[in-house]
Amino acid sequence: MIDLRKLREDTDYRSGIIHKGVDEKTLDEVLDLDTACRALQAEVEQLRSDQNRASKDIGKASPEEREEKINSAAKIKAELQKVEAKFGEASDGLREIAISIPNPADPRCPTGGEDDYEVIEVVGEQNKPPPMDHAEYGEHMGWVEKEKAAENMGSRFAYLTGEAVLIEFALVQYTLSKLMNHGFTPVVPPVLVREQMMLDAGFFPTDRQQVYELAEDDLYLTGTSEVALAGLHRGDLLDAKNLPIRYGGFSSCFRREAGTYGKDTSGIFRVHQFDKVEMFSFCDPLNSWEELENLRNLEQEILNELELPYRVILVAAGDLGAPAAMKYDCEVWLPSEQKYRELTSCSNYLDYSARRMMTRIRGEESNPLAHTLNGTACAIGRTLVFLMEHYQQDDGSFKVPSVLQPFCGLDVIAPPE
RNA sequence: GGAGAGGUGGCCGAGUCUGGUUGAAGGCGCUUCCCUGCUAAGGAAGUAACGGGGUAACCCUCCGUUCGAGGGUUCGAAUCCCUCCCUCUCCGCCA
Repeated sequence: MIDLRKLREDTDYRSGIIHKGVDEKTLDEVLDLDTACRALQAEVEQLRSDQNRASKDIGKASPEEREEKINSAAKIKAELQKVEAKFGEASDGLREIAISIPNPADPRCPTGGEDDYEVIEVVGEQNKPPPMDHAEYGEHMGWVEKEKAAENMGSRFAYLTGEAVLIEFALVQYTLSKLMNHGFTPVVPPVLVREQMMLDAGFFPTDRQQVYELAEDDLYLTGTSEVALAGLHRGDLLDAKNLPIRYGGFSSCFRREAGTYGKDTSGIFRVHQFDKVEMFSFCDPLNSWEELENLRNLEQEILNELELPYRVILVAAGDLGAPAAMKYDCEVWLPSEQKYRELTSCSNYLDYSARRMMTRIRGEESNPLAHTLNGTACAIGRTLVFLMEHYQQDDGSFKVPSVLQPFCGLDVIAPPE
């Protein structure tokens, strides 16, 4: 949720929203509604004040005066109800538009859309395609079973089998232990949340079509543990000395992938269900940009240790999604496609999500909203895709990345007979 | 799933039957001050959040809202009615 007051008073805030591609007319419409709302609010409050006074007076009145006083108070009430109805309508209208307005983009974000990113850093070589692409290799190793999955669950589902499962758990262990060393508390969060949680975390209404809904129970399957992690401090007044509070969430993630028909259909690059270790940080507003760099460094450290070639890009304003003010993507080189493909990302939401959740920090004179940030530590399924291309050997065997060896007790895996 | 109990300020806890200066007793905690060689004990005062307006601005001031959430009754609701959410106890079921 954006800050309406800032939208009214701060021109940079306004231009940050326009930077994201929102029509100026929409903003003016919001401001007009806001002005009308506040006028009505003043009117309502004045009448309520009159009513309160009149009621208190009745309490003290003698039995003889009572009836007359009640009659005059009833008149105030009738008037109040009329104005209240108008106010309610106006503020509902305002909320509906305001909630769909994205968080302003930071001025450092490049202008434009998906293709207008800025490359920040490039690490490693753009190597040649391996003998098999990840989809073929997954089949070759007996690690990915998609046919049966298609029969049982439909397209974009897969069974992960054999050593791939051990590597998955090694990745989880490796990432979680790294995160714990950096002050993150590990969490296994619920993956089903209420609608309100989706709204508060900043995913609804914008990404509604991307999530699975359990209509019967009014619950939604989360596409990332970020949603549930955000809720860990809903309504809390945090102590500044405990900040930042960092969580490392492990969970399965569910995405409908609506609108991606025909994209990335082979292998497990893009599936409806995958596991992920996610970083989440509740942060003092003064340090949130520093914390974003911290998250990015961790992501890069993991890629460096897995010895994957990648680049870091600064995502353009129009491609940020509603809640992020700034976002880095780490894109790993996918040799079979001769392209960089997104593996991890991290973003600073500033107070956008905290405002809806009312997560604040106890201060001397006021209690400012916290800032929230999140980043991918390890998207396991997709990491497997990159490992399968970068670590397959000429003889068809798989060399386990050295940082993972202690976590799975394997070094070289031969293909099945 | 069946039966019951309950959700009040940072925390504990009155008030709900019998609606009216109750934003809410009391206690704990916390802050400031006094006392004290230091600490403890003791004494005094203060101590909710959010929103809107006033003000050059505010630690200033006015108003409103909030006793799990949302509706209703009433001139007036923490108190009465309805719906929902959550917690606890007992029974049943279960990884």
